[in-house]
Amino acid sequence: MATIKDVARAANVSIATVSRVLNNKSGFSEDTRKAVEQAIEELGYVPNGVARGLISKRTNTIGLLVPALSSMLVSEMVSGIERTVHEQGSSLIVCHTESKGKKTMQYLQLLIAKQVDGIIFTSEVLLQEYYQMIERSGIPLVLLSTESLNLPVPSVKVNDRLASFHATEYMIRQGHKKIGMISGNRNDMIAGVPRVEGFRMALSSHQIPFEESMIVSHKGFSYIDGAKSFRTLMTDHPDITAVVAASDEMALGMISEGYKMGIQIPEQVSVIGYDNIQICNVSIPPLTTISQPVAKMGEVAAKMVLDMIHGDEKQESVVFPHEIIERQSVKKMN
Amino acid sequence: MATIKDVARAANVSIATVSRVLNNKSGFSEDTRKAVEQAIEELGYVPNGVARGLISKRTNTIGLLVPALSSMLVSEMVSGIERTVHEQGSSLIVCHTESKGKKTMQYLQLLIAKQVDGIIFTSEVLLQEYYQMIERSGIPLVLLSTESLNLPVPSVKVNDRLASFHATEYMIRQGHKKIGMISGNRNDMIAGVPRVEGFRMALSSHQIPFEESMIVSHKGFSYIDGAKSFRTLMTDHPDITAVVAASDEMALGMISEGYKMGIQIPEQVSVIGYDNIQICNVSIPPLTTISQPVAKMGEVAAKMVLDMIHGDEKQESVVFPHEIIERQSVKKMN
DNA sequence: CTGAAAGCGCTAACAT
DNA sequence: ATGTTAGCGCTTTCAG
Repeated sequence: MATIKDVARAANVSIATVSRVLNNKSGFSEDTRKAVEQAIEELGYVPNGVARGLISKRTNTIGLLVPALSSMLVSEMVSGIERTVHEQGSSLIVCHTESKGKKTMQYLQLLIAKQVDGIIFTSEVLLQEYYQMIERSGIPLVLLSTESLNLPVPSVKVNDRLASFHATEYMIRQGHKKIGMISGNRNDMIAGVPRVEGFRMALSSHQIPFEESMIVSHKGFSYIDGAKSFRTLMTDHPDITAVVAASDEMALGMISEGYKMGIQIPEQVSVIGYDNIQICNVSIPPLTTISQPVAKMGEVAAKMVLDMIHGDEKQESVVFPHEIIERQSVKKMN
Repeated sequence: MATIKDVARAANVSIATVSRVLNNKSGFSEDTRKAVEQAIEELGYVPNGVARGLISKRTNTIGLLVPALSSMLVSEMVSGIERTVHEQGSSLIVCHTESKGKKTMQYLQLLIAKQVDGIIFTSEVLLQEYYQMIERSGIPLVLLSTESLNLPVPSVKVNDRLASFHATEYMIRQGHKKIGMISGNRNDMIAGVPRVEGFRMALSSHQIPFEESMIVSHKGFSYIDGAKSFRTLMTDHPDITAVVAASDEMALGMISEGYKMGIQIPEQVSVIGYDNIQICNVSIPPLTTISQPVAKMGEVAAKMVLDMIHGDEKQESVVFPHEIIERQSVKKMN
């Protein structure tokens, strides 16, 4: 692979001059520019970004940590981030933190070693341990779809508790009184706890009686979790007419399971999802859901790290508004 | 951020010695090791991979070029690649080539500048222009879900034409005689042309009459393309009893559109998809489809580049076997 | 067992 | 307008 030296030799100039035309710094005649550009062309020379990075302390790379949650949701989020990052001339290293144990620390170490300019940390609790490591490296950090109550890290997210509250209230407004929830992982501090809380608060603020067993949880937020949870829920509470699901995938799994159980949706049981992933439009029935503008959020998070990298250290956290997208999975009871 | 110098100073040794214990090269006493390790610990030192890369000519990074085709399919493929790459101690830079024009050349330039150790090129035709650029850089290249007839580049893929042939034959074996195809983008040399060819060959080898208008194509392979194509197809050929779809997403779109049009699937019209994305299991009805083991293919492609990087320049192309996954979207007619 | 010094490819003063 | 030189943080001879 050709280096700057080769170009310099071919163009009969010094490497400094080559560097100058490369970076468009002033200080060379039109003739030398041509000579250099021709040499570059002929040699197929591409500047070595690694060498540049060593000097400039910029790699034009940002690191992304995402759990392997719901593949569809994540992929929309990632695409928003990736697009934005590329538009700004950087690239993205994606790290899926599958088993949420040591893996994350390893990836952090990797990203720091790679000298990424910024890190976006998604959908998981930012442990003290993680924060210290990043803090120490001095790499700008943004939280996406998660937040830290005690650490000074800017975040981009929606208000999950409020969204879940609204979803439940929506069911109530449609006249439903027997409402269950399939809640994903209830111990998940990000997508679990707040959504369950919002659900309970909506019921109690409307004085709707409620039993603990009307919230069914499972390991995750996937189709299969939704399907299983729904079966459990309907076995224990066959009189339920509406279900609040903690994710669209769960809602879809529930619809599928309902189909197998001979339960018509929404005729017999209504359901509202969470996330507004693309497929909601074309599911049968189309899914009413809480819209979380993930692609947009990814974009904003990316812009935030980029801004921090460019010197705007202080970024305000932003809470995105959620929205109820009415489609056809909820039956009006009144 | 601490450098090797800081560590050396703190441990009262030279940077050469620090480097030695870092890389576990022999030539230091147990005492110095301890001193160095303690200094590293205290300073939170992480070796600078950029500086290392400059010397070693290895960045432990591989670049991936994927079109923003079908998000679900791609995400499964990417996850297979990413897992494998990480297992081998490298990381992945993902580049989605949206508008298939200049963008690809830009990304190539980017990846070369970043000195990636290898490149995986996915699902698109490898233009001469691309090849030359990569060839010149000397970076190992593997093709995934695509191939080059004239260029010496190893590839990982299934036989699309044969798979489509089998899908169509499967419909015929179930007793269908009026079979249409919704073909995605017919000009796509990778996922378009071969699948249409396989379809035609199956029909003609079973002497089933066929009209050009029974193949409906659109821009892409998405839900919406499937929905639109199906509507066109049924308008022109209301007597069709089976449809071969060029992707699962299209098949799903078709099912959805059928629902709106009052066409029961599979009672009135059967459908077979292509790709076996996760959602096929839980669609209504569950989708019979051609399984293309994308995650596995991604894994193998990743292993291939990694092997090439480690010196095994000559890699054999591999054709993965496809498989028909029988679910419930095809009705038996005989 | 350990240190000094060269150099990876490039940029940025500093000279001329 | 152009060349020379000193590093960026690290690995790797080569001395000792």
